[in-house]
Amino acid sequence: MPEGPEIETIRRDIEPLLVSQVISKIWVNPVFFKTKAQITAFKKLEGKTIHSLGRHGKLLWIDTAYDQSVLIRLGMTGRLHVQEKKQILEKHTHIRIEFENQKELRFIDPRRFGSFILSTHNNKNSEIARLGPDPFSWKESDFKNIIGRIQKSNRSIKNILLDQSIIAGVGNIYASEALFVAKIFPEQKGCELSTKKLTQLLMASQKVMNTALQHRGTSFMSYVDGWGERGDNFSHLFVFAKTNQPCINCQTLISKITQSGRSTFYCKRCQQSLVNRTRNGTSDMI
DNA sequence: CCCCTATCCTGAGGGC
DNA sequence: TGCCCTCAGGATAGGG
Repeated sequence: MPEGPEIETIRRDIEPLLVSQVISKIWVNPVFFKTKAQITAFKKLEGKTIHSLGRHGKLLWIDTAYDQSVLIRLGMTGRLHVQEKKQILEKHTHIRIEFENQKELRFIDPRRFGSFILSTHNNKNSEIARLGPDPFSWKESDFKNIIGRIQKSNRSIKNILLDQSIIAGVGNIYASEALFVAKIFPEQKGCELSTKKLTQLLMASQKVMNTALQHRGTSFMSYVDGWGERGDNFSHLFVFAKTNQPCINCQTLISKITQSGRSTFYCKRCQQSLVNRTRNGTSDMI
């Protein structure tokens, strides 16, 4: 469900409710876990105090004292809420982390594509190391490395944006949005794009994600924040889920295509391909 | 290696 | 009302 801005919204919502809380009991739904060892591992958390919450890309983690961290991926439909223990349980509640103050953190995930993993700090760091720079925290010195990797790739730029090992936190909504802002054709290959154009794309990614964070995320289908409220960013999108609606720049109707099984939305006039542009067969970088 | 496809799941919505 | 189909903010093993 969530991309970087949505995960960060949730992290900010729940962190003040969790820091310094003592975990009194862990409850898990066995259906959610593949092995019994994973379930029993969570018992180690009982009695531990929560130290802080962190995030990189779409990966969220809870650090406790000692060497235990919980790594959380929300997948397509995962949600996190801090509620009173006595509050009625929603269907598909898979994890409850109860605290001494009579509240509990609940993880709800109908499709079960999310994950909830107890790990050491070392293991957490190696998971973070698999991810590329995050637009909320990257430095300009990261750009050269990111752009170099993109220009080595034969894949479409849309698919590259979804690759978490290159840029962390961009998902299907903000990939389309960033390409629109940077005026890049989604099927253009990474190796066909100039450094100048890719710099614009990185800036555009940062811009659309910052806007989304300011509006507490995009509620397209099921996403809600840590309080169970929908985010306001849907009305600030340019192209995502706007098939056959006029482009804000040129009024051309927005197109929808499928790339690697996932929908991409773009303006075929504002985001023209290299092939369409150079009819003589020469391949100037755009 | 690199890249694409199928797959893991439930639920909402449309057509008939 | 129900049945069947498609689609959905993600990640990844495995095959070509």
